[in-house]
Amino acid sequence: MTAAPSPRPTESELEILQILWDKGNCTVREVHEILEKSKDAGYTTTLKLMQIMHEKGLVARDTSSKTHIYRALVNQEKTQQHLVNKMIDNVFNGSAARMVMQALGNHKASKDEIDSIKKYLDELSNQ
Amino acid sequence: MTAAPSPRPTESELEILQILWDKGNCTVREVHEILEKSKDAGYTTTLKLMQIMHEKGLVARDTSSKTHIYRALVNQEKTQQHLVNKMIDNVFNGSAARMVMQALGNHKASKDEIDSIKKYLDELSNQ
DNA sequence: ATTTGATTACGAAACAATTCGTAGAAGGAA
DNA sequence: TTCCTTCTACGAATTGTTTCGTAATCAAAT
Repeated sequence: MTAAPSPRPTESELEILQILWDKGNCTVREVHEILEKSKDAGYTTTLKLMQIMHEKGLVARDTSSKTHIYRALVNQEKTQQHLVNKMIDNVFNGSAARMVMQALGNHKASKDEIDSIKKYLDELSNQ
Repeated sequence: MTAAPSPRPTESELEILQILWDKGNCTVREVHEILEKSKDAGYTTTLKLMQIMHEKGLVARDTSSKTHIYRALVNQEKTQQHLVNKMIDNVFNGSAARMVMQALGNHKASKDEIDSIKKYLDELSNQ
């Protein structure tokens, strides 16, 4: 039994994972074209990153044809969980509540979102 | 007019900022002794980090006596805000609500905390 | 005055993340 | 086949972060 890959992607790796989580299977070029919209980097940079991610076990790839196809190997929710917990410890001294309030207090969340969070909290309380 | 220091502390710098935010004024030794409890690094490492933070404008220091006294220059809430927003974008595709639910869904928050969040959300909605 | 202990300053090593140039392989078009 | 484009592989440069050894300075104690 091999250990599960520990979800510690770097920032650049995270950008790529976002795309893979969203799209499923992707070629390097597909990922790169999306990345280019928000970022300014060369194609071989994206390629190299994805190759490193493969070495680390963050992604799998199908090399049966010339153009390789990549997909995420790490779980989106687990990765998010891990990063959020780290931030709660690192930045908010372990207080999830303080982080939540900070996150919501800055008009990032719409009224609809706030309502859905309230509903969610009610369900949490009733358990 | 000089630009405000942009709040982009590294992880190690954040550990030190936490202490400074909590304690106010500190010597390197004080910071180091607290750091040692959770981390394993030499005194000169802590010193060097704090010197770099000074160069970056993250902290101020009083050098009038031999033992320098440091204090945080960046604002705690602004820094938290900045990091949380970055995480929302980077990790949760811009959805604050998804991050909040992820943060609360994993037993990090106690019942009391959840209640206080609900109260907070009610205030937000009533504006 | 000398020693001792604590402090800062400095530089360099070790490591990690990011970027990209270049070369070579593969495949399709002419 | 030859040419052109696209792709992967590889290695190296660059930059940023973390770590710590060593030397110099200072002050207090002897």
